[in-house]
Amino acid sequence: MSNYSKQRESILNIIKKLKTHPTAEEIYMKVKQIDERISRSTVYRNINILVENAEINKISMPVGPDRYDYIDNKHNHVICEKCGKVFDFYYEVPKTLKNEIQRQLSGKISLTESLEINGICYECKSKKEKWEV
Amino acid sequence: MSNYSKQRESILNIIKKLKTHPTAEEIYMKVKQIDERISRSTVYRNINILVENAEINKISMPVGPDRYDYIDNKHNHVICEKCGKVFDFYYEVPKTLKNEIQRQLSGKISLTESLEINGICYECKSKKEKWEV
DNA sequence: CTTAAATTAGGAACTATTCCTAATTTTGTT
DNA sequence: AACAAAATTAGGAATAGTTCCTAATTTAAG
Repeated sequence: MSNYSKQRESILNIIKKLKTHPTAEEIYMKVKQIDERISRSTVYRNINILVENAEINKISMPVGPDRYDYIDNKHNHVICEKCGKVFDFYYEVPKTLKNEIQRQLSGKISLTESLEINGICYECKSKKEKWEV
Repeated sequence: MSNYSKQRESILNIIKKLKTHPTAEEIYMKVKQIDERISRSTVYRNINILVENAEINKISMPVGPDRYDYIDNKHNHVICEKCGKVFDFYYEVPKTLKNEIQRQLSGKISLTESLEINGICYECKSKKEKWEV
């Protein structure tokens, strides 16, 4: 746990506190307020280590940089296809869905529980309605 | 439909033919075999237009460049978190899941049917088992 | 045909991320 | 505590993927 460097500790703590799915850059700016000497590459490197160690989640975005998420209670994401905004929702992936995937893809891939569904947020939707007139 | 430029037609046809979730670069290389004068920026620009027009899907990857997918029959994706390999599966998103998301996030976002579930493919899994010993 | 609008090729610019190197910090051993 | 080995750092250069810019060309409309 705590045989982590000071820098890695700070980075993990920031991500734990933020409930906003921050980008690497946002994390960097926040950590800088605590340790102004930290370098961007240290932040990126440690974020990757934390993902590798499954302490945080990476969320790949349809637009803009990746976002990160502390893994506490299991939750899933709905992501806006246009602007990339992320919404959390809480729901156990149904067994029937898991079974069906297993049936179709057995021997190829095994699931890791985390579910992402695409949508269009109402902000982007109302923008589009204006354009399309 | 066909008040598209010659270049855009070629790009769409290539994506239709390929069942491999190609990257922009892969599409560019294929189109080049037909029209060797086409430029990379034309390929990128038209891919974005086709996504905007909902003729193709963009798949954001956990690793490496985005991939694209012709929208014929509805299908969803399971994506390897480590290497980004994409597997198709066919399944209607259950109504209970849709309803639950609607209940939790109503007024914020509306779904667009396309579902992405993360996993770890067996190739990456067997690699990891070797490391972890 | 002529003019306007859209699209192109080609390359520069940009954004996000990784890689490199020498210096510093941490860990383990005695 | 003193030392060597291993891990990590800061800082910046390099890379990958994508978008943007411009002048030239193509297509569409009157």
